[in-house]
Order: sequence, then C-alpha cells, then structure tokens
Amino acid sequence: MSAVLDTRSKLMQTASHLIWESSYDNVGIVEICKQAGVTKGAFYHHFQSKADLFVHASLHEWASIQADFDKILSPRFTALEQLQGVLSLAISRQCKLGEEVHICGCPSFTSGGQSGCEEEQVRSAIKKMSTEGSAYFAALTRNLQAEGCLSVKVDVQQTARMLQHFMQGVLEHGRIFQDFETFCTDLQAGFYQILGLKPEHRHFSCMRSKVVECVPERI
Amino acid sequence: MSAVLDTRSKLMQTASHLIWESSYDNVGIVEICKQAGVTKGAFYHHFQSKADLFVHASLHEWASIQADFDKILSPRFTALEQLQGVLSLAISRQCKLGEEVHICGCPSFTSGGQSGCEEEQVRSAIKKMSTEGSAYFAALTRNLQAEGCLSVKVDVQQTARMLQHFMQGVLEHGRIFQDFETFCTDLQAGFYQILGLKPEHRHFSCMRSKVVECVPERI
DNA sequence: TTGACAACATACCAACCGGTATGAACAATG
DNA sequence: CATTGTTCATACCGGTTGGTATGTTGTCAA
Repeated sequence: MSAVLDTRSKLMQTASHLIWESSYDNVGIVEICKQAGVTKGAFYHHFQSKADLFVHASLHEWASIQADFDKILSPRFTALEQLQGVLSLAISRQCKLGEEVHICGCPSFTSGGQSGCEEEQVRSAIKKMSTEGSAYFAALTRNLQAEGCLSVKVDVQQTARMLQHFMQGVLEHGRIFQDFETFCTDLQAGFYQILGLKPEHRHFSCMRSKVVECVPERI
Repeated sequence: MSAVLDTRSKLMQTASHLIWESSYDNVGIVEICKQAGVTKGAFYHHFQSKADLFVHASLHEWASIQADFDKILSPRFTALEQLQGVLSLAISRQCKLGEEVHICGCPSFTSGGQSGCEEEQVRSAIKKMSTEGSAYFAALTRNLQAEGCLSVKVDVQQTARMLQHFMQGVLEHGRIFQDFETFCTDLQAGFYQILGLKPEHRHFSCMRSKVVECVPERI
C-alpha cells in the first residue's frame, strides 16, 4: 500500500474513531494528527478542512457499513436470517475496548446531531447516509413481508423509517447509559414490535445467528 | 418578580433556547449573555460555569415538561386520551418560528449527545431526566394495558424504554430533515406499533385531541 | 452616615483551535 | 544534473472562548 493512501486512510480512520467516541467539536485537528502519527502539514495536504475530513471519514465508514448490509441482505439468506443479521450488525459495530463493550452510537447520526452539521456539506452527507440506510431497512421489511413473517400488511417506507429512528434512539441511549444487555434486548424487541413480526418468529436468540459470521468483527 | 430571579431565569431560558436550536459548543457564553441582555459579570455571579448553566437550564426545562406530563397523565383522562396527549406534547414542544415549525429534538438528549456531556454533572443530569421520563412512558403503558387497549400483555418497563428510544430517534431525525408531516405521522405510527395498540384504537386523528388544550403552547 | 453585601459592569487574559506560509526531503522526469 | 511536483514538517497567526480580577452601583441594616 502506498504511503499516500496510508496517510489518508489513517487520518480518516483516526478521525472516525476519535469523533465517534467523543464529538466533532471536542476533538481537535492536532489531536487527530497526533493519534494518526502525522503532522498538520500532512493533514492539510490531504484535506481542505476539518469538515472535509469529517465528511470523507463518515462516508468511508458508511461505505464499510453498506458492504456489511449488502452481505446480510443477500438473497441467500431468509428474511428472518436477514433480520437477525441486521441486529447483529448494529451490535457488532460498537466499539470493543478489550472485554468491555463501548456503545458509541450511530457513526453518522451521532456526530451529525452535533454541531458539525452547520456546514452544508456535512448536512448533505448525513442526509445521504440516512436515505441510503433507510433503503436497507425497507428492503428488509419488504423481504419479511414477502415471506409472510409479518402479522399485518405494512407501509414499507414508513416502517423502514421507524426502524431507523428506533435504532438511532437505542444507540443514542446506549451511548449515555452504556448498558450493553439492555441495549441488545431493547433493540431486538423494538424491531420485532415495530415490524409486527409474527409471534412464532420471535425466538429470542442471543444475537448469534449464522449470519453474524459474514459480518466482520470490528477491531 | 425580583430582578435577581429575572436575570437568572432569563439566562436559563436563553441558554435553553440557543443551545437547543444549535449546540452546546456552538453557543458561547457571550452570545447567551447578549441575547439575555446581561453581561458576563452577571452571568458568573449567578452560575459557576457554562456547564453549570446548562445543567440548571436543562433541569428547568425538564421541570416544565414534567408539569405538562403530569397534566396529561391525570386520571381524569382515559388512557387513549393520555396517549394522544403525550404525542401532542412532543409535537407542541418543538419551536415555532412564525408559521414555520422548527424541529429541535429532545431538549435533554439532543444536547446531551453533544460534547457537553463530558462533565460528570451534565451526564448525571441527563440520566436523571431520562430515568424520570421513562417513568412517564411506563405509566402511560400501564394505563393503556389496564384499560385493555393493548393487543398483548407487554413488559411495561421495556415498552417504556422503547417508546423513549423511538421518540428520541424521531426527534433527532426531524432535527436534521425538518419534515414536520413525516415527523408527526411517524411518531404516532411508531407509538401505536411499539405499544401494540389494538387496531380499533388506531384512528389517525391529526393530533388534535382535547387533551392538547391542557398543554400550554410554546412561544 | 457608614459599613457590608448583593448584583452587576468592564477590562483583561491565557489557552486553544482552525488554518496558512514556508520550506525541506524525495522521487520522477527530461 | 536540473527541474518540477508530491508529500510532508515546522513555525506562526488571528480569532474566539471560557474564565477571572477588579471596580461600581444600589440597597439595607445598624
């Protein structure tokens, strides 16, 4: 790997990580550079501004999440497996500090609600991720519907939005309370409820379906 | 009203308003003072720090919301009226800029997710509001359950948390997209779904139940 | 009248932060 | 070898921010 790409992606990775764990305003450029092992000169050679870095880092992270989604929503899985996969993904995407799990919230929205979103480029990036993310939930809902897993016919778009809102809320709450158990059970129960999943499909597996294996564990 | 209390509450009100519409970091002390019509000297006479002001302002705001909740969850209303009242409250609590409605999110959490929550006092204030807020949703759920409005027996505490998470997510989303119509319909539909409200009670009133009248309109 | 204290107002400061200017090291090219 | 452009390192700057130090005004009790 060329040193250039290395520096660029190192900066994006570090920025994602630090901002995710803290906040956009609370993390300065110098700190990002220090953690990434580069200097300010390198930074401003690769990015126009702090907001620019944030946008690129977020979209980079999002692309990775999208890849996971694509694997999970593959037709080779049943809709129920896909559902479990999506839940597992949300959980596995949280930080793991040694044995302790650290719930950091949704990488895009958590930081988006913060003050960085004054700039227009940041706002549009967030909108993009949100819209695209909603499409995944819509696909999941449609598949569940098609396979007869839902007890009533639902408005796919609205259900997708509601799932997204709910996940966002659970993540945000988890970010503050850091209660991993509650985080997991609430996330699952809420999805079942919002989807109107038929009772017979609500086996409360502890998030360890075989779909998890296709989701890369985070470092 | 004494001038002292006036200055104090003016500062808290202004801080709530400005931070709510923007963010904790993005609003400086000088701007709060300017908008409140006082000087920095007055500020630091009444509050120890910016975080101190934020905590007091948040708890002040929360007390006002609690008062609304208390009115809405009064036994003189049926559980279904209480449900509509809670939904209306969330909606009426958003900012009204002239005719335009500005969705600012949950006063406690939105700002809480921001960087101000590094300080311990802020974190504990948020936890307090969240815990107390959950109790209101629990009471609502219990009442609906008792009056036979829910299709299945639910875990009251978990349902309360899920309602809270969902509302939080809808507010956060609304904050970014500013789509008032979607905000209202999603909020209502999600509550119905999470609660498992019986179909016959899901009349999609446009949020104008008589309970609204007991909720003071925000300025 | 005077002392004391609350309730401010003004001026100031150290720290930080995003961003820039400048130049060095190095590689590729002619 | 000279030139040119990429990739970074260092030093610096203007603006802002949270916070403080000190002075002033008004009030009220003794």
